[in-house]
Amino acid sequence: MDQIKTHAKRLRASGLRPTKQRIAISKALFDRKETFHFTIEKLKKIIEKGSKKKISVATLYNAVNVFKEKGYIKEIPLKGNKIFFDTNTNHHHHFYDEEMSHLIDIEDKSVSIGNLPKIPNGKKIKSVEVLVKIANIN
Amino acid sequence: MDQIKTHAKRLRASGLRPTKQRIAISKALFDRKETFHFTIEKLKKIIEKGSKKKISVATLYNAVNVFKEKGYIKEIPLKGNKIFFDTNTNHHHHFYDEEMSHLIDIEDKSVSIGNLPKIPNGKKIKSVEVLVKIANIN
DNA sequence: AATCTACATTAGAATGATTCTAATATATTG
DNA sequence: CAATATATTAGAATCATTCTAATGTAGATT
Repeated sequence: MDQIKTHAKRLRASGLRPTKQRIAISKALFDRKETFHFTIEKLKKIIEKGSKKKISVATLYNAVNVFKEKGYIKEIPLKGNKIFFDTNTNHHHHFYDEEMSHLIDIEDKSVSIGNLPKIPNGKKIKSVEVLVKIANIN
Repeated sequence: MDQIKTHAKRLRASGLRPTKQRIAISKALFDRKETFHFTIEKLKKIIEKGSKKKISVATLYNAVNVFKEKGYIKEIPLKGNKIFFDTNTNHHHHFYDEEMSHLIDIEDKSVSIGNLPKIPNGKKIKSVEVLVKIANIN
């Protein structure tokens, strides 16, 4: 219940009203030991299981997008029809098991990239993302 | 017109019938000096401009997907609503200008990656992809 | 605490890329 | 040229995401 205050505080600090839905989403996303990866669909299931009440997908999209804007979460650059989000906002990379649609974090310090070519004129680097696709042996 | 024979030959060698549409798509994709990046929408415009005839999107999706299966082209792992393809099938990486939806190849040898962490048990690496997002320097 | 108002939530419609359907056309084989 | 397996097609279906506009609610103002 202290957590709820913390979530409300952060929302207010971002200029967002701490509504029931946003608190519920914050709890689902951040009241856990480990960061995690999710889609809107998965988040909906978690929330609805937790509270026994329905939540609109529009609300989930709104909340998740504003949480992303405010830097609470990050979108994971992954091709595919569904958007994946990550509550780990540190710079890091991913293993991706396509068969399982399962992501595993790779700490930034575990990867070193060298020898990037010259950046095109007038452009600057925004991010460098490494995706290591994995599959079952065999 | 020698090119057409070459395209037909490759199609046959892959067990695909060299239809008018597949030849037209092959010409649009491969009869050029440089490899390039495309979406279905872009390819449709190129083909229809070239021949003055309409081509069904279903045909384009069918052909492009089978071309991908046969290894003539690769899909570019890029999040977003549209799928990008690349006629450069060598292992390489990309600069991506999100504002412009524009891709630039980075040769594989221009990037070196070190210190990848242990791969999860029972899994093997399928690919390592580096995406460098760039933006205008204001 | 009642009122006000800006911001949030909602169900369902709209959108847009991709895939599916099943009817028609075409390439290949004999 | 006939037979048949494979391709093409228009348009419908699907699916994730966004939009719409009506209703609800938080926080400020009295």
